[in-house]
Amino acid sequence: MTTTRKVTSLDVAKRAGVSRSAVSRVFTPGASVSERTASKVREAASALGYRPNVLARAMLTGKSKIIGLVVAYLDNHFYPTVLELLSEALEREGYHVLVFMAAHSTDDVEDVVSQILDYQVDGLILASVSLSSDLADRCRASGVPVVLFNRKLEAEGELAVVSDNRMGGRLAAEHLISLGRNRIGHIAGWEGASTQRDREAGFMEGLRTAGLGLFAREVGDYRLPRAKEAARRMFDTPDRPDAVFVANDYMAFGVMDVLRSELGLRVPEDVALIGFDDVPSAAWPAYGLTTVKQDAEAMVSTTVDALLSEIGGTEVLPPAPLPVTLVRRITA
Amino acid sequence: MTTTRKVTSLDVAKRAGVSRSAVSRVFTPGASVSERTASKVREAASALGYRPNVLARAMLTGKSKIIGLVVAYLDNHFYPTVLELLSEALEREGYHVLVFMAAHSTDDVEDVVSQILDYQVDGLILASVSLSSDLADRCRASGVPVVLFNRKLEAEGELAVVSDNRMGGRLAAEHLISLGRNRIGHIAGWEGASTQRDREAGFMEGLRTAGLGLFAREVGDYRLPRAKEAARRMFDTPDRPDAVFVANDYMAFGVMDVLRSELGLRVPEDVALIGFDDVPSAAWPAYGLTTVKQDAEAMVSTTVDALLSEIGGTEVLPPAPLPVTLVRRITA
DNA sequence: TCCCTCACTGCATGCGTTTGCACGAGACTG
DNA sequence: CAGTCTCGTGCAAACGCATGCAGTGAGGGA
Repeated sequence: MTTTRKVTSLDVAKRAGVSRSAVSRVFTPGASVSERTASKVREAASALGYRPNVLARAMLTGKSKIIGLVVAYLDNHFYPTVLELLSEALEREGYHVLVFMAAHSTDDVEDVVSQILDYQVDGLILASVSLSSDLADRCRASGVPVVLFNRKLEAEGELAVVSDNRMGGRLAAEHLISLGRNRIGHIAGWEGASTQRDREAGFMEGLRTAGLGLFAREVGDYRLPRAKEAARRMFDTPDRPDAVFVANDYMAFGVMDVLRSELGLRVPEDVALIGFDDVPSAAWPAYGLTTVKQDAEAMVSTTVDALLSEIGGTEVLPPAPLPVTLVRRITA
Repeated sequence: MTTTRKVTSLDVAKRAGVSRSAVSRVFTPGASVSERTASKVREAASALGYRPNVLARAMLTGKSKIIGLVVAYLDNHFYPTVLELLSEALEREGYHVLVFMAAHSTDDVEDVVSQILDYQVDGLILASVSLSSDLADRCRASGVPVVLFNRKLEAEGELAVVSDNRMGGRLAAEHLISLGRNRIGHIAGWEGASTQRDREAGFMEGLRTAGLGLFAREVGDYRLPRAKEAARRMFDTPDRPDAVFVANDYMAFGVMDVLRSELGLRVPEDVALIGFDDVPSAAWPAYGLTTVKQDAEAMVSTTVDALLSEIGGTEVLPPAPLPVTLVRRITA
C-alpha cells in the first residue's frame, strides 16, 4: 500500500513558484489575485490533484459548511423524501448533511445533539424529534442555529417549520362530514408531538362545528404496529366508526390493511379513511389514500432559507405555518 | 445575540489548574492520567460545557470519524432502510455519516466524490451508484477506503458488498416455473447496474434449465414511471406473459398497479409477479408481493465490517455475495 | 541511604488552512 | 519628477487539538 502523502497548498505553492497565501487566495472566491498567478496555481493544483482541506479551512473560518440533521425514523416515507430534498437544496448552497438517527427519547436526542456539536456544524435541523427547551438553549449557547422541522416547540420564538396542522385536521373533519359520516374516529400519532396535538385540535374543532363529537379514539404513536393494533381495537366490534382520521399516511396504510385484509371491511363503503402527509405511495392505486397534503418542497425550502439566513447572521422570525390541501382519492 | 466564545481545552486547563495536554489526555482513551487530575478536568469540563473539537482532532490525527455515503435515490424504500441501518451501525462505532445525493450519471458521481474527499472522510460507501474504475483509483490514491454497496465493479479486487443476485434471479425463475407458468417475462432495472445484469443472468439460467426462453422483456431502469410504461407495453396486448420477474420491488409495485388498476388483470391468477429486495411494504397486505429477499442487515454489517477493517489498515479481501431467499406471498 | 523504575505531567511543535499587515511595484495625478 | 493610490504578494500568526520528549516526584528494592 503506497502511502500517498496528502498534497497540501504548500506543494502547490512550490510547484507554482508562489506562496501558500497565493494558493489560498486562488481558491477563495473574491480574493485579490492576478490572473497570471491564478492560472499558474490552477495548473499546478490540477497537476498535483490538489483540493483545499475543508476541515482545516473550517478551523480558521469557523464555518464547516456542514449541517447536522437529526431524524427519528426513516420508515415513514415522508422523511426519506424530505431528506433527499433537503440534501439537494443544501448541496446547491455548498453545504453538506451529516445525518444522525435518534430514538424518540429526549435524553437520546440530548446525547445526539452533543455529538453533532462536536463536529462544529454550522446549523442544525431537527426533523421530527422533540427538543427540550433546555437543549435548545444549549444549542443557541454554542451559537449554532437550530430549526425544527415538522415539529414545533410550544415555547417562545424557536425557529420551527410546520404545516398548518390545525387547518389540516379541520379539513379532514369537514371532508368526512361532507361525506355524511357521523360516527367518526381518530387514530392519533405520538402524543408528545406538536403535529399530533395540532392535527387533533383542528379535527375536533371541525367536528364540533358540525355539532359532532368524537366517536372513538386510539393512539398509534406514528408507528405501524401500534397503528394496526389501534385499528383492531377500534374496528373489531359491531359498534364501530364509519369514518376515521389517521394522523399520518404511514399509519393509515396499516389501518387500511387491517380494515380490508383482517376485518373484511370495505373502504370507503364501510369506513371512510383519511390520512395526513401525502407521501408518494398514498397516490399508488393499491391504496389511493385520501389525505391532507403537506407541501414537502415548500417545507424544505422554508427550512433551508431560515437556516441559511440565521447562519448568515440575519435574525429571522419564525415562519408562518405552511398551507395544506385536501387530496381526494378513493378512500374517502 | 451574545457571542458565546467557544470554550477550548485551554479554558478547561486553566480552570482545573493543569496543562492543555492533561485535558487532552483525559479525553483520549488509554492515555496516561492520574485519577486525581482526571476528575478535576472532568469537573471543569462539564462546568464549562467543554467538548473536544472533532475537526481539530481530525487535523492532527488524520482521522475525521466521518464516513461519506453517496446514494442515488431514496424513493426506493430499500435505501432508506439501508441508510438507517448503516447510520446506526456506524454511530455505534463512533463514526458519523455525511450524505450525498448523486444522479445516475458517472460524471456527477465523479464530482460528488471529489467533494466528499474534501471533507477528509475516513471512508466512503457508494450505494447503488456506478463507479468508474478511474474514480476508484483516485479514491485509493487519496488513501480513502471505498466500498460499493449493492453494486459491484467488474474489475479487479474492488471491495463490494452484494447479494447473490444471480442466485436470486435463478430462484425467481424456478419459482415461476414451479407454478406452471411458461410465458414468462422480465422487466429489467437499469442495465448499467451489476445487480441488473446478475439478476437477469441468473433468471435466464433458470429459464434455460427448464427449457424455456424469455417470453418478453422490457426495461424499467429501476424507476417507477419507466416501470409502469414497461408494464403497459408488455401487458396491454392479447399475447401477454402469464408471469413476470421485475428486477426490484419498487418497480414491481408500479407494475402491479398497472396490471390491476389499469389493465384489469388479476394477480396472480392472470399473471404471477415476483420482485426483488423484500422492502418492508412488500409485506403489506395491499401488495403481498412475492419476492427475493436481500438481507439488508447482513449487507450493512458486512459493509461496515469491511470498511472499518480497511480503515484500520487490515487488507480485507472482497466479501462473498450474501445469500438471498425466496419469500412467498400472494402474487406468485 | 541510594538508585532505579514508573506513573504522571508540561512544553513545544505541528496539522493545513486563512487573513491582517506590510511592503514593492507600477499607474496616475498634479 | 515627487507624491499618492492601487493592486498583488509574502510573512507570520492564528484555529484547537494531540503527542514525543524531557522532566518531576514518589515508591521500592538492595
